[in-house]
Amino acid sequence: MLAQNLSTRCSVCPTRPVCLAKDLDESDRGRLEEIMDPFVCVETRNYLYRAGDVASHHYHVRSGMFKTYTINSNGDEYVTGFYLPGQIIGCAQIDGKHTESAIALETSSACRLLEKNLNKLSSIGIASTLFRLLAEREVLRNRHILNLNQTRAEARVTGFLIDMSGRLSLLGRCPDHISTPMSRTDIANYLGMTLETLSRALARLVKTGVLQTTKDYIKIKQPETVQLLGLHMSP
Amino acid sequence: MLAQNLSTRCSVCPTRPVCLAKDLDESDRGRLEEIMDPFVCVETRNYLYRAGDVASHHYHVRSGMFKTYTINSNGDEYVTGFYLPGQIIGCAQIDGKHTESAIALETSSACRLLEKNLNKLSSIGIASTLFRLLAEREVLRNRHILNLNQTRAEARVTGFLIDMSGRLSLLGRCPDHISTPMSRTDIANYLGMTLETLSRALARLVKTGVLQTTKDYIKIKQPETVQLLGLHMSP
DNA sequence: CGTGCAATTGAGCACCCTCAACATGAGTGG
DNA sequence: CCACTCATGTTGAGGGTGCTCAATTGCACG
Repeated sequence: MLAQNLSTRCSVCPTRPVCLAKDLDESDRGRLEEIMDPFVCVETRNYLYRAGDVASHHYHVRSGMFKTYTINSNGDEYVTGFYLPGQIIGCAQIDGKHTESAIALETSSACRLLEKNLNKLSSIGIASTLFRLLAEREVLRNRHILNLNQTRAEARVTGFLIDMSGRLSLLGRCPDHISTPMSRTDIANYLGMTLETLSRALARLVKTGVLQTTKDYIKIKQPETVQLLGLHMSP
Repeated sequence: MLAQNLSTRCSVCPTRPVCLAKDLDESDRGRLEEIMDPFVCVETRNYLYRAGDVASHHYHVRSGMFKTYTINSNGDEYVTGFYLPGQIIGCAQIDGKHTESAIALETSSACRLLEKNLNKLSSIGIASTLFRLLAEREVLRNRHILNLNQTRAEARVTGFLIDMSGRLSLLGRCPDHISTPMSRTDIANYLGMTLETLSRALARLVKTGVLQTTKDYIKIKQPETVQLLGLHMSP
């Protein structure tokens, strides 16, 4: 792992508004910093953890974007998620070992919580906050499942865009500008379709003026149309 | 809610081998019983909780089977899971409210853990056990997502059977006998396909001698073939 | 400027979805 | 107990959508 260690300094963290530590006062934040291990920086295409690794930590994304995936015995890759700041990853474990790998799609960082320190969280009344984050994560996963239940490619694509858009909003970033550091292949895989189908679906949406696309981002020009096409997404 | 309250008695619980309390000694189990609220019994077609309810508890399935689902603004139902003893449900929350409903498919029961008591779990060192259960849950959800990524109906069906089969094994029940208290419509919905497609897929698998089906159960006659068809399922 | 990978575009086919008719089974009331 | 009804599940025919395979273009890198 090419990650470098830095000190944990919640007070200067860019992710504070969506962080575990959000609601803590100064003193509890200090105690949280003691419980958490120093966060790690991970450069593009480097791993935060790999499938099979002993799961020593839970991770709290601090900046950048991570992709998680698994590989089955046939060698097929399955992209299981794209994660933005504020989200928890590393939960998917069996017998204390990670079942998926997490790779940085751009220069990223993540706070680390030692598995063994999980019990200590409640001393500062923050265990429930962690559960809240996990609950939100669960809801997002459910939405993704509903999205996959849709057969039409355009519905899945717009569903994906709505999902990303909503998460960007929470971060205070522009909801119309979906940056795509991942490849089209990754997105297609994540959405359970072939690369070609994704490409064609995007092409149609561009032709009708709903989207603008480049290699690096997807721009939503008609948010209402996107909402309409990804209909299942309504809560 | 037509649920009736009973006292919590871990010592006589049928679910002990897969329970949170599994590894606790006598005295800690006593303390757990104090932290947990009395379990509830839920009759067929009654609700454990409903979408929109204030999420006062997490639930730990004790017996029977629950189905969780959401309904979007169009009135479409989406089945999000089938849950067996030992599994945690009620995690999917936003702002402290359930985003899905949980209904009993047969006479069932569930232990209840007050949200407010989450922090107390660590006093008996059991918070990490809860995280382990949540981690396993996460892995199962991931597998389901991979299953949905498969386009062939038979692959999804066999993937579903492998999933159920594995969970039954963990409970010490026969892995070849999948009881189906849910309707075909529910299964099809859960697998992201139409009722007709499911029906045809099952018919083909019966015709080739892989399965036997009745309204109440699906019997796996050729486990190897099932494994083969649900190929993604390999870890 | 070439090389190699990623992404787009095209043609044909397989599979699933839609719509429809039919069969089965559970629940009800006579 | 039987007939009736309604819900659920099965089977059939036809059309649409995505997948497969293949060729082409676009883009980053050396």
